[in-house]
Amino acid sequence: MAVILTVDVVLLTLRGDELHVALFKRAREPFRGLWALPGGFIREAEDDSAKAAAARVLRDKTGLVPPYLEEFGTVSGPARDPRGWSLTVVYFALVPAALLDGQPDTFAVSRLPNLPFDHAAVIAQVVERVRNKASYSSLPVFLCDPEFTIPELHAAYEAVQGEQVNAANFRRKLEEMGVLEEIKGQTKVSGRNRPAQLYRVAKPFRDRLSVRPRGL
Amino acid sequence: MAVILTVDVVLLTLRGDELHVALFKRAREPFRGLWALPGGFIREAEDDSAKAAAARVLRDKTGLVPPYLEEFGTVSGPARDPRGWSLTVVYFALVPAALLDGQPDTFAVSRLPNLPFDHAAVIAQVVERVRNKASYSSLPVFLCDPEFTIPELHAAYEAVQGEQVNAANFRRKLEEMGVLEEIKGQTKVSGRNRPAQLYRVAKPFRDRLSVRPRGL
DNA sequence: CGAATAGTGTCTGTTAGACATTATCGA
DNA sequence: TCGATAATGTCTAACAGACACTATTCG
Repeated sequence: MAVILTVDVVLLTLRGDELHVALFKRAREPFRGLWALPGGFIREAEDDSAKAAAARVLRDKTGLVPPYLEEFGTVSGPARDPRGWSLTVVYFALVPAALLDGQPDTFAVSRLPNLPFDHAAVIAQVVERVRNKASYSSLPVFLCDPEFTIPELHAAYEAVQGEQVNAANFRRKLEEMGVLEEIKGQTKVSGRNRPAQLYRVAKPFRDRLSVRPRGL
Repeated sequence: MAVILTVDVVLLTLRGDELHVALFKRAREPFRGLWALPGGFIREAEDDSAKAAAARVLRDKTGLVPPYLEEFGTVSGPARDPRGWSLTVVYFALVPAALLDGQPDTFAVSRLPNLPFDHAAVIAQVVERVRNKASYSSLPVFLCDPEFTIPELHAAYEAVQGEQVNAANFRRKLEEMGVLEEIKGQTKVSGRNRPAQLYRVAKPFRDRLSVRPRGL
């Protein structure tokens, strides 16, 4: 019997101030009816790569092309799938909550339902990776809308890290990095206070993840 | 037809002051006779995971159990293997040159022969990853013997990085990290000069890669 | 004007990195 | 004692992080 070869996607987004993961009710056996990561078999006829398969799965289930999709790694073994020896390539995607618009059900990563296979462990590892990577890169911008304020981005960082980050230093650091581009004249109100300047990611950094040499 | 599922291993070691990769002449088609990365199919009956398959491949071809073996990622697609749609899980291993003892043929990563599949690109990416990772972790200790001097480790760092690192600061940094354990009374001569103190990796860090918060 | 959040300026302890100096060996 | 490399000590500029302060909006 051949190895079962699949891709799974950990789709992360921000709701409130906590990281959420998108889960879907399984339509088929095994584990029909359980919440699980979106995933599926690689289709040789359609997919040009495992990553393309992950993008297709996501498109089919959510209708969106994720702005950020990265391979996490593989999980494999004889016992993780009741159907036999399996290998799954795990991807993670980061999307602004606005893009999802309530389509898939999402769960706070700290309060997950019972999950089949090794999905719980996979999610935990992906979250840890994202946390680590966020601390030395501008990864969390992918959790924000294309146009965002610094306080919004700051909140995204804190949500990902799970700890507070000094707002003043955060702002200064960003400016030094030069990844942000001010949208002149555009501000965003959020209550009865001073509105915040809108920014976007500067051209040279679009689609390219800026990784800083060190520190936060 | 099913997807071709294999593992490949980029085995890196230090010869002289340059990173070398182990290559083997392919015994079978396709590309019989060409130098290529060691690799092979996953055997469902034998292997408990893809990583176990990589370790088995390495053991069969070199007789050694690599002290450091890490997943790099996957490469996949319809065109990279003439036999059909394929997915390869790539691993990289770091071993001290003394362990190899001339068994496999090794090539400086900057002067590789013609390679089949996408092996050339894979090696280039792995080397880049190792370089990056070395700069914020103690990865290069796996390129040294179990007992080593600080100058030896320093040379390993410089070889991996491809650039000079100040020896005095390197030493101080290591001591701050506390990953090294002095082997009291043991020194190693290397010419007509002051012998160097021998060290090993301290117990709490054995098998565990120390990743520093930042800097070199 | 007051409440609230956006944004700026300043200070300080830490540290990476440069460099000078001392130590210890073989020949 | 000389040549060479190991190991230690010192200085400085850069910077992360803490925190005080100013700016701008709404109600």
